[in-house]
Order: sequence, then structure tokens, then C-alpha cells
Amino acid sequence: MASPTTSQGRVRSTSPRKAKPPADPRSRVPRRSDDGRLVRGRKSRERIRQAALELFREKGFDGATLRAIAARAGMGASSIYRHVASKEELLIEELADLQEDAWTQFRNADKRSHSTRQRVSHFLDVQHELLTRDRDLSLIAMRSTTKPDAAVSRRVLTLYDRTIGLLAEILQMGRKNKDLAPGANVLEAANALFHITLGARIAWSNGLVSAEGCRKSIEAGVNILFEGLEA
Amino acid sequence: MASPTTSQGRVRSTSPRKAKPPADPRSRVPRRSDDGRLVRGRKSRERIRQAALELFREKGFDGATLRAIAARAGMGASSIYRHVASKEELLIEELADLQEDAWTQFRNADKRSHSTRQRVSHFLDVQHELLTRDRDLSLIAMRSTTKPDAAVSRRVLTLYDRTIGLLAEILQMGRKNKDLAPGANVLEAANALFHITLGARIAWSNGLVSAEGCRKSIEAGVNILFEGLEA
DNA sequence: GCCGCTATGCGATCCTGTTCGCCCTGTTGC
DNA sequence: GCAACAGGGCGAACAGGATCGCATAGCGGC
Repeated sequence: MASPTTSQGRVRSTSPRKAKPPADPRSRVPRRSDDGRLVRGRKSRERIRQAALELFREKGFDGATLRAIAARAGMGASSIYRHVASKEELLIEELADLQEDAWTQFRNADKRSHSTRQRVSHFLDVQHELLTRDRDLSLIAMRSTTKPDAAVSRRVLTLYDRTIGLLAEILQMGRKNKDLAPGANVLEAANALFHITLGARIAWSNGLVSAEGCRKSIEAGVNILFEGLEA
Repeated sequence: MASPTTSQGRVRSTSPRKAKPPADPRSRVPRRSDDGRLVRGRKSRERIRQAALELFREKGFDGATLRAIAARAGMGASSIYRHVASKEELLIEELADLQEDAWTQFRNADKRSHSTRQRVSHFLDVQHELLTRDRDLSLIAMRSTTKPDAAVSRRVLTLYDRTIGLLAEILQMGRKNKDLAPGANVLEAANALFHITLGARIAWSNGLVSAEGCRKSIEAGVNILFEGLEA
């Protein structure tokens, strides 16, 4: 994380284009948030988001044209790119919200008195419930990670990472409580858990298994991971 | 599925276009394999494949234009579609070959006297070695699975499935030998193993970990899966 | 009031995977 | 020979995501 910030405020680390001089450092970062332009921008973003959401639901991600989204949001297609770096970002924003929901929803109902396995299962259930509402969500997130130098890829990977972090946190607590083996590799276990759910969701998104089958598969994965395979 | 077939022989069940009559059933399906047209076709496919392979290596999958591939293969871009249903298929063919290699390479060196865990590790190592030669391979395979109604998606999922099948086979043998717990859910375990490797490869493809880190992560996953997390 | 800057918007255009309609050429059955 | 029918190739065109250059308008400083 190379932060190009100096003592006097943010400096954009973008491409070495024209390297236009910062003009006047004194006038940097004042930016009132009720700036009329910014207000308008927020409203536009909201309209875009709404339009995108609707059209994704109606036609699916690939079926929803950027031009159609723009039309419904009442603007030209190119304008959308003032607010968003790619079409995928539009969906990923939803995913991020949903993920946030999953985390808080879990934390609100989580009981530390439960066994580690129960807590893990509970979290994965909550997540499953939310993510299987919309096939495109998992699908497009996956797709995004196949474009390593797009910003959206990093966004998704960060979401993944945070989820893994939460799982690791639960496991870590379990290890402290002697609920898990003292030598357990908490981080890799969290990784494994997460990837098992990811894999199950691929199968589901492709229609190979039902949502319930997906859940069962995740559950089986948890069991195996906790109990181990060896005799 | 309106099948326009009557009593007198097969009729292609494709789109309900012109419903052209089968002409003459007696003359169906002779097709010599040294048909001059077919020979030419095979040569073209070979040229396309070669050109694609080179360009993918030089510019990466996304950087290699279909028009460029076609030019190098000495034909127009649209002609490629006589031989391939999508650009992705060009890469997936390579993946399929490589996967085949991985399987045979494993089978040739596999020793049944080894422990189940060793055998599994060995296979995953072989696979890791081959797949980490080219970043795009895993990446584009993933991407393909985000397009559920494309043929290439099913192709990739079949490859996945076969790999899972091989793993399940190994595990199954281990269970018979009392190497694994008698109640072990072999199929789900194979699933989990595979998805762990898939997840590790996502991280690697995105430059989050080195190839060696990816290998280590897979190894850790295997260990956890075999030994279990519980105290 | 004017200048410079920034946020937003727009239409034209680009790029690239893919589809379309046409044609040429071997092959086969008569 | 010759009609019928593939297999293959081609250039034009399409579609849809993204970029470009220009225009407008709100804001701050003087």
C-alpha cells in the first residue's frame, strides 16, 4: 500500500500523464460537501444505481445494456463513466452492500457461547442466504477476479479477504478456548472454508445444484474440515 | 424440443429454421476422413491453434486480438468461427490438453503403496506445476464458468468434474484401506480439495501470492482436511 | 465581474468479439 | 457430366463496453 500522501494532503497517484502541477497547494481539499455539483453527482449516482439494479433484475447482468441503464437513469451512456469505472462495478457495489449486511446480521445473532463449528456454520448460513438471492452476484464477482488489473478485481478480492478475516477471527477464538487443536492453522483453515463456499456457489450459479444442494455442500465441507478425514 | 424427425432417420435437432427435408437417408453419414475439405479444415485448425498459442503467450489472452490471431493464421477473423465457437475455446483447448497431461503424468508416477495423503499431495503438486506455467489458463477457465449458457462453460466444468472424480477415486481407495475414517464423505472431500486449489490459484493469478505461496497454501489445505481442526 | 478550476454531461468514435450473407470448391450419387 | 450438398473462407456489419474531446455550470479567490 504505497501511500503517495505527503504532509500537505492527498495527491492522486494516477498515471504519469501530463504531470500537471498541483496549481496551488493552498486551495487544496477545501471542498464543501454541499457543493451544488457534488449534490447533483450524488443524485445521478443514485439514479444510475437504481436503474442498474432494476435492469439487472429484469434482464440479468449481461442482458442489461449500458445504454439501457443510462437511458433509464436519464442520461447518456458515456456519462455513467463519470461515476463508475466499469459496468461490473455497478453490480459489485450491490455485492459489497450485501456482504456488509451478512457481516452485521451475523454479528447481531452470534453467540460466543456456541461452539466454534456452530458459529462458523451460522455465519456461512447467513451468507448463503443472502448471496443465493441473486445468481449474477456471485457470478460477476468471480468474473471480475479474472481481470487482475481492473480496479473492480481488487475490490472483490478485498471483500473476499474480509470474509476470510472474519472466519479466521472466529477460528482464532475457538483455538484460544481449546475448541480447536492448538496447532491449527487458523488462517489457512479460514481460506479453505471460504474457498469451499466459493466453489459450491460456482456450481450453484451454473445450475448444477440447487440452492439447497449448495448449502448442503458447504455444510459437508465444514464437517470434513472440522473432523478431518483420517482414521 | 420439437424434433422434426419422422420414421425415416435422424434429423438434426437444431433451430427450427427451414426444416429442410433429409434429402436422402441412404447417403447419410458416409464421410471419409480424407475428404479434401476436411483435411484442409484440420490444417486450418492447426494454424489457428498455433497462432493463438503464440499470441496468447506474447500478449496475454485479453491482449491478443482475434483479428491478430486470424492474420497470423493467414485468414480472416470471421473464418475462425468455422472452427471454434468463441475465443475462450481457443485457450480452453490448451487447458484441456494440459489437464490430460496432469492426469497421465500423475498416474504414471503414482504408487498405491503410498499413503492417501501422499497420493493426493502428489497429484495436486503435478497439477500445480503444470497450471502455474500460464496465468491466463486458470484465469480464463474461471471466467468461462461465469457464462453459464456458453458451451465453453460446460467444457470447463467437465474438466473440473473429472479432476474431482480422480481425487474422489484416490480417497475412496484410501477409505477402503482404512487409511481414512470409514464415514468419510469422499465426494464432498474431493470437492473441498479441488475448490481449495482453485481458490489458491485465484490468489496466485491475481498476483496476491507467488507460485510457491500458492503451493504452500494448497499443502496447508490438504493437511487441515486430513487432520481436522478439532482438539 | 472575471479567471481558473472542477464536476458533470454529451455525442461521436473506437475496439473487439461475434454474426450474416454470399461465394468458391470438393465430394457424392446419379 | 452434373445437380445437390457440405466444408470453408471472406468482407461487411452489428453490438456493446469503453474512450475522447468538447461543452456547461457551480464554485472560490481576487
